[in-house]
Amino acid sequence: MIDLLLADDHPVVRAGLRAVLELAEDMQVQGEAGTAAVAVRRAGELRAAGALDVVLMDLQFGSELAGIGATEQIAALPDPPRVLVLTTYDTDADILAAVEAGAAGYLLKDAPPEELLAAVRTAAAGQSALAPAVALRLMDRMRSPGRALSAREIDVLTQVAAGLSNLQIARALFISEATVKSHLVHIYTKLGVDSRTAAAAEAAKQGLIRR
Amino acid sequence: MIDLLLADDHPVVRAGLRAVLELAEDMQVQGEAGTAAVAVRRAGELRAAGALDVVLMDLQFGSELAGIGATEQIAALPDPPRVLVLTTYDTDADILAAVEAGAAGYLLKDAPPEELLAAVRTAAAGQSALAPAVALRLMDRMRSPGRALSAREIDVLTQVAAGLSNLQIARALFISEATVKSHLVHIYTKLGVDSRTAAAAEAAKQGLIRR
DNA sequence: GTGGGTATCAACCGTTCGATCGATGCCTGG
DNA sequence: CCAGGCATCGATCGAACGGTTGATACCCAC
Repeated sequence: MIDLLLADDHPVVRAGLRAVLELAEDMQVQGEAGTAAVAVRRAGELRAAGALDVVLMDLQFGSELAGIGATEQIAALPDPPRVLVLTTYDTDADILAAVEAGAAGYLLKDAPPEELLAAVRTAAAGQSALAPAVALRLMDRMRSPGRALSAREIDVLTQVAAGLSNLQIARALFISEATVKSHLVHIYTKLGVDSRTAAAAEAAKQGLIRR
Repeated sequence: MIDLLLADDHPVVRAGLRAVLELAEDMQVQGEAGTAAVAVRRAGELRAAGALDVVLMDLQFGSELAGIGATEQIAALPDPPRVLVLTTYDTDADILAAVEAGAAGYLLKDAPPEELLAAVRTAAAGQSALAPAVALRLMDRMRSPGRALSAREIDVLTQVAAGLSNLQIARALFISEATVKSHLVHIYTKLGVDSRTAAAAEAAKQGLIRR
């Protein structure tokens, strides 16, 4: 029997997950959480009681991205349960962040029930469960190494997308304006664009930055 | 008895809606649709058979915004059912588009079940059902008339957010570059920003433009 | 009919941006 | 150890952008 915890701020989605999962004979929903903080606490309690194998974690709580933090905290528990990230969009930034946070899998909310069940069983067995679309995206990322933006470049790009000027970015990141421009040149070549707004648009399209 | 049709591309969400709605004694889910096209067809069939009062319509189908079009088509049916739009985000552009398309109400997916049930009953009774957060947003919009962007300004702003230069925008909209700049000045003052990227960021934040 | 909002265009000017040359120091991997 | 990627900084220059002023024309409302 696989014991589950549902963490999602949408009551309707929780009800849907419960309905889908409890149709399976080998699964049992032990609890629900509507906020990231509650999810972390309930995960600790249930795991300590030996009644938790897999956490289904939404990335978006409210308009926040608290799911990443909650995933990290749960993964840091002693003898942690497996965390299966469940989200609406398959953006690069989200996927990488989730994997880094210790997620055992990454599912899209539009996945058919069979896929969901299969992923839960895979995660419960201690293996990685990536949705096909997500796996493809990761492969693409690995295959084109030169085009990957560095962490610092992401920093700069995020500020650009927020509408800051080069000087403002320089001050925000405690570097020189010349360095900002230098990063931007690299960003433009990597993204194949030639202006800051086009870079911001491309970044939003590819999900490279956190909104 | 209120007869319902669920239109959402997420199987899990459909299951959740069904679970929540069928707990109410006075509601009955007559059908589901996983695509916008199916939703329109099923709505016509069920309505002709007298077995449909309210359609719960998601705005996002896949990554498309086909829900708006489906809402229009259903509202154009002879003796149409009421359409209740159900979406994840409360952006201005989406709300206005939904209302213009003939939606009887606009709900957020994180709404508690009671709110959902109340909205369905309100819509079935032929009245408008707006979520509190959505209603607030509409009020704000009405209250600040001078700051509303004109249709043409939205056109220009959309191109800016797509990363085009002033000259490119001028050619795309068949106007002079001087006109583009003129529009931009107005946009900046209305949005309270002072650069094209900041305007694009603000537009995305306020949901003024369609992605 | 006159005022106000919108759309269109033009010329000017200062600032910012993008591109291109540099340079240094750090770290990692072969 | 050294080649290569990354991060940092500086200088230059032309192009693009942003702000201002001013103009015409349309339409709607008062």
